[in-house]
Amino acid sequence: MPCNKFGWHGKFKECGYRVTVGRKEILDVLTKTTGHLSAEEIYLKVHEKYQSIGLTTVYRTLDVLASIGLLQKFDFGDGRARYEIIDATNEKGHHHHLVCTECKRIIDYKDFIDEEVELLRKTEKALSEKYKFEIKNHLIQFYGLCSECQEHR
Amino acid sequence: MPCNKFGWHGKFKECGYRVTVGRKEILDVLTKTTGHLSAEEIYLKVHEKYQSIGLTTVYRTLDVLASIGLLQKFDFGDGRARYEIIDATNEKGHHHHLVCTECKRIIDYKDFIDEEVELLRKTEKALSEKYKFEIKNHLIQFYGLCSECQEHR
DNA sequence: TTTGCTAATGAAAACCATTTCCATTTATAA
DNA sequence: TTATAAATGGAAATGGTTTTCATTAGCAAA
Repeated sequence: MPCNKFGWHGKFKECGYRVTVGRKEILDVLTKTTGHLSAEEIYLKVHEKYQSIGLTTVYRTLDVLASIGLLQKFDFGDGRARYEIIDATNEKGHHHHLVCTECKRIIDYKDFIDEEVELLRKTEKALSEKYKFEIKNHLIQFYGLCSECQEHR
Repeated sequence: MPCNKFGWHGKFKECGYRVTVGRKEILDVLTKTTGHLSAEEIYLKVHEKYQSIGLTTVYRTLDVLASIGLLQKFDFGDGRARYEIIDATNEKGHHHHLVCTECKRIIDYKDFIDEEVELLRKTEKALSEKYKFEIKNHLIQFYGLCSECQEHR
């Protein structure tokens, strides 16, 4: 999968995907919107500008983006997948999530990210060698109760 | 949630849940079977012994077990939830997963678990204080291609 | 620019894991 | 033993996601 030129446009072409109006707009929404959007939320935002783009296309495009490593798909336990652009130059940068199992609220955090990245690098290297597993991505999440939901107990 | 007596039996009672044949058997299957079982797989195993226990009960019991912290629910991207008993005394012990995004194979690993646990403890403490978030559990997963799926490229 | 090939698309239908409904059963404490 | 509410099973409903298929549109080549 030699899909690593700069810019998603090049990456698309390189991987044999065509650049279409829908894909451009979906990527635009994902880039400009912070947060953890569901497919439907993305569809609604895209729909504001292009009424012709359907939910099916949104799903298909999200699959494509995830498969070429531009997008990460999350399961926060609320019954629908949520998506985030993977962008090192993103102001939010590398971060992880605290997931409230009660109200499903998501809190982004980036504390100890440096230490974490170092441990991950080490782990990834060892696991790659030991299991001949080619690591593309990782996921770290904490589950628990947000301050508000603790009070309701 | 003062649900922390020893043994699941006490934990059940303490949390106001009744101990039933179905729940006993489901817990038995989960304890005796290694791996990452789906609800249906658990149902089929339970069904071998007790034909009267339905899939609905399996789902409900899994929810209960997860809510009292005996069970962890996973999403490995194959369209169904998978479950693992959380058991410190388990021979497998604390481990995480490598998920092949191609064939959905799961590899358990426990390399660098000590360093990881230390970092997690530190992170959990800091995040608890900073966000007043009560952490109950965490998830670490690596995504990529297993050795077999790398060859098929 | 035009053409031809094929990927991409939209809308509707299908899919299918999970949840809900509801009448019946069962665990448990009095 | 009995009363009560929790637990249950089976069927139906739910709803996010995927598939189908006829149509549209990228884009490379002429």
